[in-house]
Amino acid sequence: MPLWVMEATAALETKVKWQMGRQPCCDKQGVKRGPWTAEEDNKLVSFILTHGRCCWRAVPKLAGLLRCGKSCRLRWTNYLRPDLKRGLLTADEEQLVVDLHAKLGNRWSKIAAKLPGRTDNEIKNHWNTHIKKKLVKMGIDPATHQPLANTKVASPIRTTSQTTSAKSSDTVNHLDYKGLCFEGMSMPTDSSEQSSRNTGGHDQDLLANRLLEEELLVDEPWLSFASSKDDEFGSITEQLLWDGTTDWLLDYQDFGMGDSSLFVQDLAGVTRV
DNA sequence: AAATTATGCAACCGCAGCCTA
DNA sequence: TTAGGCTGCGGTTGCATAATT
Repeated sequence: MPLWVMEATAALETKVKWQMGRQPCCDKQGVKRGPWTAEEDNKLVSFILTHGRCCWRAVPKLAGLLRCGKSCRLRWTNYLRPDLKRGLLTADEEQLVVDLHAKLGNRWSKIAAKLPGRTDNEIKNHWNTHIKKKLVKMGIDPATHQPLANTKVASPIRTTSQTTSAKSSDTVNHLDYKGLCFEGMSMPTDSSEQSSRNTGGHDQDLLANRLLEEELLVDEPWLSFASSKDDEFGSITEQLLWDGTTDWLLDYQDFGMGDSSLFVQDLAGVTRV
């Protein structure tokens, strides 16, 4: 057998062995799926608060979880992070989401980055289940933010800002709905109220633009760790937060309740010291 | 009260982009 | 330069609960 064939064969065998020995990202066998239990949450939180975020792939093994790394990351990001806000989006947040969506489209992570304490998944779900319907009701196409064809808008609350947006040279013809009221929001008929609301909407638009123009400067590692690639968070939480138990978190979050913003604020204060 | 339908949310899947060797 | 691994993103699914018949 020619030497080159032997060498090629050996190289191939090595590669095959290596590939065979490589663990797939998510080994379907022996990996638990579905809803997380409190015990699993506890393990994950304990691990991350103790060691910080490292490579997600290693987390399940090190934390003693029968989950894939992806699942752990998702659980932490969307549910266990202590800086998460709980509850429905506020009217202001909704408006901001709509504004940002008009500019960014379905880039939920980008939108979420502008709403501290909210996750992309949460915003995406809220958009699909609530905001979309509201916009359709108003006669606005949620995809294009343009008036729906052959649709009579329930309340023609076009505003001055629409005129402004009409002049916009954006590739997306942005329909401004600052004057449109979401359900649960008051619908003033008085022109002065109308204009004041428009002003508020304009401010909101300015805010959205401002947020888009310059990245939100978040000095608090606690708020920025989610998008950070370093492990600053880990050491910080270890030093400042970890007291050997996750009871505080379990109690605090009550796994569905509680206002974590207060916590973040408190923590932010602590980290500034 | 039971069955059916609608709704909302948590979780999963597959892909793309970035990083590294 | 390129191939492989890892992470994050966006779309989709499935389940639990609420509402309706």
